[in-house]
Amino acid sequence: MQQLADTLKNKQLKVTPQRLAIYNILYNSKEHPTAEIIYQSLQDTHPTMSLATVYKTIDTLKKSNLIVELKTNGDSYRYDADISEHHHGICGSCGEVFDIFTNRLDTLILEVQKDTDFHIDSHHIYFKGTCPMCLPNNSIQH
Amino acid sequence: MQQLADTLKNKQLKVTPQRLAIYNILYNSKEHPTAEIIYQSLQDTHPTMSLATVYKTIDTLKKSNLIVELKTNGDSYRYDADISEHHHGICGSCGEVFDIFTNRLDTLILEVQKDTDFHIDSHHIYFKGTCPMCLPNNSIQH
DNA sequence: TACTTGATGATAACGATTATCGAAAGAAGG
DNA sequence: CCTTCTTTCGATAATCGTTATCATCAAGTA
Repeated sequence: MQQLADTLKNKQLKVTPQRLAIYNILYNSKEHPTAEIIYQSLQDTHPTMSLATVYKTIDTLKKSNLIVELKTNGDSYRYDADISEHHHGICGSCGEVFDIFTNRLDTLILEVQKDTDFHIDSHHIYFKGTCPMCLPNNSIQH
Repeated sequence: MQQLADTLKNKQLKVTPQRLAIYNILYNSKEHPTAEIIYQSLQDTHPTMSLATVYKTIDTLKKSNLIVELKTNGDSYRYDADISEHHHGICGSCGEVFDIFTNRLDTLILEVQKDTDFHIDSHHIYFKGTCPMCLPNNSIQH
């Protein structure tokens, strides 16, 4: 928690209880929660937390590159405080979002640059399919 | 136009003027338009076209895999009737969405499968950066 | 203590998409 | 051509995630 506070400070951000709580949830979760889920998770410990604060804090963290916004299948954005190079798999069965770590794409992205006039700064890669938990149940693939 | 009508028929879809008009716009456009833009484009030739019809037709075409939905930067989805294997670049300067054709990723996706328990059916790859038109103006990259 | 600035909380506003439902248009069979 | 049946269309209301507004609060400073 102190480590997270330091990270915020290093980004010139005021360390408020709300920011720390939201960043902490994102940092210690593999669920890639939505703003609404973060809000719900904080009801116990921070009952006065406003949903607007969640959105504003997310925006702040996003602009400081402490979290990444994921455009997945659902109606809402999801967020990820793991900013290391990795990709995401979206399970068509349960809807969960999973981290996919691979180094096979890293150098190749540079290669793709050779095929286009577009100047590439970053990339967002989503895989759709079935997660390991749902695979046994869903033998039928769409 | 007749070709598009046949494509709709082959997908067991009724060929209505509205569907043909919307599919035609998507098919003959490289702009990856939003529903609203499609609606605006049709005001001249189909003044009675309803925005709801645009959305419903998009949904129909989507379910028949005749178009692909793109989650880009803006507030709205964009759509692409080019269903061949290609990717998209989103220009951070002008906001346009560009096609990026490359075959460098094709086999690699299969390789990625080896690194994860997630069963991959499809992938969506977005590149963010600066388009050729904006590059000269924007020497400063974010 | 007063002043300044930025963050928070409550809520209204916004905007893209979806749902609803009566009317219109096709398709199928006489 | 006429029914009948089904699907699609158009107009509009409803939904819902996100943003904007604004008064209040908290932290830092003189």
